[in-house]
Amino acid sequence: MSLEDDLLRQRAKRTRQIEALGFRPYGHRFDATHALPEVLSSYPAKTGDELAAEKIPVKIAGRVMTVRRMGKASFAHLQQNGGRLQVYVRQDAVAEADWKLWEHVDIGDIIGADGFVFRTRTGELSVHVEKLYFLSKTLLTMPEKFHGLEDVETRYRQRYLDLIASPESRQVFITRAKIISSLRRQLEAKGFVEVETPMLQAIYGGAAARPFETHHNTLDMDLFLRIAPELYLKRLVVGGLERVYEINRNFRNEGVSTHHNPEFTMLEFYQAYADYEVLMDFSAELLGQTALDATGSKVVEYDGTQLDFGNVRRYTMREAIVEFWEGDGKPTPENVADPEWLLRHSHKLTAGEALTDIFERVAEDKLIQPTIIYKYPVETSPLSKNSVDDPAFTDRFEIYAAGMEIGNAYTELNDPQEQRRRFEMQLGMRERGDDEAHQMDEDYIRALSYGMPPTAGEGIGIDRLTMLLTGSKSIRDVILFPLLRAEGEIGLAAKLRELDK
RNA sequence: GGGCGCGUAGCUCAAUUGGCAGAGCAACUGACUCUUAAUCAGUAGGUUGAAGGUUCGAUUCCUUCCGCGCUCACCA
Repeated sequence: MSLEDDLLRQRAKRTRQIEALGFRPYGHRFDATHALPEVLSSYPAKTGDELAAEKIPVKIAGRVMTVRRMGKASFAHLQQNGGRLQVYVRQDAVAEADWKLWEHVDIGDIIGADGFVFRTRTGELSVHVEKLYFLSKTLLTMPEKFHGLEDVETRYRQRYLDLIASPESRQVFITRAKIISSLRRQLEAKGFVEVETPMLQAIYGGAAARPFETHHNTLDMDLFLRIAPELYLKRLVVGGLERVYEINRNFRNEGVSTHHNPEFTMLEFYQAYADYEVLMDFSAELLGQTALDATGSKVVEYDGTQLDFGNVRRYTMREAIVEFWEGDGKPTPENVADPEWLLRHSHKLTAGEALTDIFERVAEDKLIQPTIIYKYPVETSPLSKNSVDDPAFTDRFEIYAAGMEIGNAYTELNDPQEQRRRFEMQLGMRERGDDEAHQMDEDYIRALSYGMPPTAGEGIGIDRLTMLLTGSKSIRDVILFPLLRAEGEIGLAAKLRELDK
């Protein structure tokens, strides 16, 4: 007999004892007067004497996190909504059945209480319990109270347990929600309309990535999970939704790392009649305000460095290579504009690909402070519009911080002939074995052929932005249920079946 | 996919050169009416991730597998 079986058996017995006392082990609706954080924040200025005189009644609920039993009196901490409030239960202050119930309460159970607010001798705001309710029984033990849940695998697999045991983990996801809500608020304020476009797509596109494949049975149709919503959102701009955005999941069938999860959340937005310079200004504003809304400051600490989202630097890709080059042979601005120099410093086949390659090697991981890099070579930007002053480049920028790419934006290509040529170029790359090259999307060409207003569009990686604003080193720490390999047999159902006999 | 590392009680962690698998928390029994990592006395709890191998003897050494982490490559 293992310990876990033993604990389960004890808890199952407790459940029956609680029933025998006339309580329901899994209770129903409970109308509290206060959530625990509200109790904690409502009376901080009141002294013990004032509270004793007023005897403020409250009805509260929460999960039992600690219990200190001293014979005929006990203290316990209840947890709810990230707050912990101490309750004081003494035998002579509650009914006999309530006291017996209290003796059967385990750490991890969810209970309710009527009582009044008071201060203990040490000054801690607490609730003096006068009546107890039982709301839910735990059959499994909580993580250790002092160290909490340290095992990262368990934290990812059993996020519910992590959220109970780790206030900092809870806070990450609260901040994530604030980030998304701030972005929505700002976009709405500028007249952007939120839409939802297909995640199941017969033709995928909008990014360079390998897709997940799936199949619809009754239509007998192969489908892909989208790698980006981009081409659908631009169809909507053609249709006259001149400012649209979508916040939702993309799926890319590629590597998993601390910066990559196979499903991840992107904000994409498109603004008709704008260009990438408009979006550069807007991005800087958007990031600063989001940081402020989510963390209370435009300056946040990440990995020991203060990142200032109130001051987003800007370099062209060429400038960034010159600026961040380390060691001998530092190039001049003329060098990085010289195709021969570029091809000498990269194994890539074209000057544009070489420039991107050199940029990634020289500058990318040095872009710690929030930075916009603009003017990307046309070869690596199949959906961006060429720069008027230099057709070898596109009006595109990316946003970097902490060495990570967090955003990508450009003036959209709206010439259907040019888009057709780019797709055909991509098809050529596909035939040469590039399985990340774009498919031909003829309906998208058709949409552009009806005329799309000049438009600028941008994508921001919500998971990575959340990493930056919460100080998280791994993308798995900002995704509630990151993709993991399948867990082995858990075996709990069999144990519960045994107890049910 | 490559390299490195980790996996011991429900949780957090020990275990000397290969020599009887341990502690704290949680649990159980008892004492205790202002404690807060409550305290005190006692009890119980282990397929050391799995399977093989070497050995008189394996948590420890070797092989394979499973899971996780870090890192490189690819990607956002």
